Amino acid sequence: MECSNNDWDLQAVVRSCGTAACGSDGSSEAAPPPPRPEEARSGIISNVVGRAAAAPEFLVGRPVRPAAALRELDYLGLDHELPRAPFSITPSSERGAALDHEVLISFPAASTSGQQLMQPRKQPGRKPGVRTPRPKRSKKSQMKKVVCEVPVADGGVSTDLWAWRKYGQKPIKGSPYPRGYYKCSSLKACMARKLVERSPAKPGVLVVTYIAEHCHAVPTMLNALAGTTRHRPASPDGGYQASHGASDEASGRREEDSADASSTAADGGGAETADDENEPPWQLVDMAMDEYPLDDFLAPFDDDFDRLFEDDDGVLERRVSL
DNA sequence: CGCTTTTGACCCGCGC
DNA sequence: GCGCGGGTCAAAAGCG
Repeated sequence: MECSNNDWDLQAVVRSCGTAACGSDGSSEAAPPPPRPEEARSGIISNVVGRAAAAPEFLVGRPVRPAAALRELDYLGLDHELPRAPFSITPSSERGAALDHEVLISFPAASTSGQQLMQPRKQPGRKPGVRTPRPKRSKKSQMKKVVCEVPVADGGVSTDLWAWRKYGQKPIKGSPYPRGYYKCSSLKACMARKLVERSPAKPGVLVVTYIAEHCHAVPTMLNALAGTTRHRPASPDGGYQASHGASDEASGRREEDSADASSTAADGGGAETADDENEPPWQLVDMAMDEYPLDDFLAPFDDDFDRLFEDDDGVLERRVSL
């Protein structure tokens, strides 16, 4: 594929979702033909590589869902064309987070615009009166959490090796933006989840919260393509609803070298050892790497890696080679 | 056919 | 104890 190195992630997503809906700003150009599997795949790999380099432990190595990612951008009113930005990680406590297990990964905010419109739809949902016993909700407060703030620009671009399936969306009080709920679709038993929403305070920032960890290895490949690339009818109103996906998360980080990488590693990783900006959460990646055969998985894409590393001044190389 | 998205209903934790 | 709000479920619909 001919995507420039610089835009490896964005393009991967954009190109692969050519038909996916229009830009948030209504600039839906002539919808390009759907990407061929190989194309999408290639883009996916690039993404994977880039992000894995700096993603928090359970963000590492997830399958990129190009189309989904783009849709998410749309839904959040993101501008897919903006450049990426570096991010930083800080203890959630510093921002008033209620959880000890929380880590905030923030990216410099980017400009943005967000408008969304809901569109009427049929009435799905549970039938009244039909109830199914639900397992006790595990203590939310004890769930491991990693909060990532991603600039819209970087935006949902990100994706990971895991396959996510949206299972809900809710308007959040105090926020004009809805929050999307995703869970790992690779394994039913997997408790990994992520919440994606736009920060009401900073419209240019997406807040992605990862909850729990995957209890399985990275899926071999995009296990399920059916339905994932479905084109939503561009809603005449600007269609937010038609795209509401969530940004596939913030995994999209690879320029972790952001100036203020004052991170703290995270939670589970328990790595507060990150005493300085030189010790960002990459050890988390380390952990993930131990847990999943990422190397094997990525082996076939060495070329992409190489290119990527060149672009990143070797930073990524260092990270990934961990 | 298998999977995702959409979205109203239901459930439950938490604050008052 | 009550109500609010967030989180999850699951039917329906759509796509490859």
